Amino acid sequence: MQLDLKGLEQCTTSSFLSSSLEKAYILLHDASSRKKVSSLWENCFIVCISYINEVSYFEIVKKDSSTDARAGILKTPHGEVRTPSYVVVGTDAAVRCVPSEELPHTKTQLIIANTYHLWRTLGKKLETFEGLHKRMKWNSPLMTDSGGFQVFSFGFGREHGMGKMGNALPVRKLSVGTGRASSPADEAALRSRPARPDSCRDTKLAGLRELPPDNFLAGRGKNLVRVTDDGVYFSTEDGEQYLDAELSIYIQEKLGADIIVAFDEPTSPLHDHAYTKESLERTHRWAIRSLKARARNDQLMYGVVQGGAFEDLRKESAEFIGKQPFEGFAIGGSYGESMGAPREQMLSVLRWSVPYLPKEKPRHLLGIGRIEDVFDAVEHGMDTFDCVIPTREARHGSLWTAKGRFDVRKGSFEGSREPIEEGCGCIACGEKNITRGELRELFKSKNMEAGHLASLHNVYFFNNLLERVRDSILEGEFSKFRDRFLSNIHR
RNA sequence: GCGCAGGUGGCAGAGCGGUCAAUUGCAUUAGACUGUAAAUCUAACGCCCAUGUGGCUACGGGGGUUCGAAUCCCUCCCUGCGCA
Repeated sequence: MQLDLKGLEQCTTSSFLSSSLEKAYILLHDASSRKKVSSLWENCFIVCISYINEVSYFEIVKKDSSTDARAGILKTPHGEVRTPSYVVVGTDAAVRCVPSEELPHTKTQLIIANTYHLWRTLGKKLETFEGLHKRMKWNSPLMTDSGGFQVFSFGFGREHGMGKMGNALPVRKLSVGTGRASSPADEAALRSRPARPDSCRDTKLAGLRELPPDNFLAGRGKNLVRVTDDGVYFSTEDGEQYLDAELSIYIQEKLGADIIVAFDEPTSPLHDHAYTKESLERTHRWAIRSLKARARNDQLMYGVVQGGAFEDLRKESAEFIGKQPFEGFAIGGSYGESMGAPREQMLSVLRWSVPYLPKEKPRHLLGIGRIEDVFDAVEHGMDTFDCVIPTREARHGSLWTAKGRFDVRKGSFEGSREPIEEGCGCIACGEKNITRGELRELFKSKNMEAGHLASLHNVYFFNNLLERVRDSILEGEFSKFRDRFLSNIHR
């Protein structure tokens, strides 16, 4: 393959962008020539590749005729993901309660781990980290979230008890969620504080060490996050830890997942328009910075749409983010009922945002994943969605079936000889042939096996559901399948 | 038989003169969980009306002291341990 690298290097970035897309495309897909390219240019190429209309890493196989649902194939260095697909959450580089060798039996295709938590636990070890795939013994597609969600969950979300037991709602008087500021004056003072010491900027993992189990979280309700335009300060037992777009991307590159996410600040439907707009503009600046911070070219980066519960802001955000050279797009700040938003709000968010996202690129819905939500998301053109529900609720005794969810710990299941779900192909139902009565006993005796079996079932259930959704799209029967499935769910 | 220690709500176990319908844990019941502060959390848990700084019955049985007893005294019953 003949390539005029010299010529490329002489042109300016803007002319390069406009005139050399094809060459860039070739370069990116030719390993031997890629090595010849300096890292400076490499960044540039990554920007270029995303402008190319023909997206090579995502193929839409079939579009639904009556909805925006689509079935596709997402290609990553560690294999393909057939979409729509559930993304199983493995925050700390492990799917809780499910050993990695059992994951293949759960139909899991893609796992998402968390930048913030791994940054905190690994600390300086990140410099020589062997990569998530190796660590997790998972040689299939992986994704990392940017840590942006923790900006919300440790900050505003924590302060207002959102998404947790639903106990702090409703919130009437809102602060703007900028950390410990208790008045506008305080807030201004906090924002004007220097972003971070330069030493921290130089050594990206400065100040980090391996941590004992987190105790700094003890106590509830305190906002542990201070957001500045530059980045975010997390209050930890080691003092404040600074995270920003550059560091998040740096960490995500060290972690080495196949898909990474731009650093963002989620807002809540409880935030007012003014703050949501301010935050959204910050998220947009962070998105650009995330793109510029890239040093690897073998990861897909998703930009995140925010905008809270406001139509104009969602559109503004989707339009802005949608134009950026990301390989995929995520919609963030979508909330279920527990986040203080009616269910319809999530639908609105999708309706407002999705039309502005490039059709040919993959779309991810962050943090959403109950049955009805999944159908809604697919119907509105989303390809992947991660959610904690299958694993968390499994550990808490809630089992998902096609007839709805039930709490296996209830007394009514004592001695029950019924399987978790008739005909289910998961290890718990199939190979181990566990009954509801046995599972209840395990939960009651606090046997670790309880969470394990329940997780195996729930993870399988959602992956299997999405497989059936995918098949229904391929067969042109999506709406029919959706209606039939939803009508069988008992409340 | 004597000595010692005990008998408290489904269980375990606090309380040892008023603020005790009684701490706490377990159990039970109900609810929650949506980019994992979570194998977790919240609530109810004597009975009755259910509006309450509401009524009633309760800390082995009976009796007593006291304005007032789960708490002090007497007595009976029961349990455990030790000694005969």
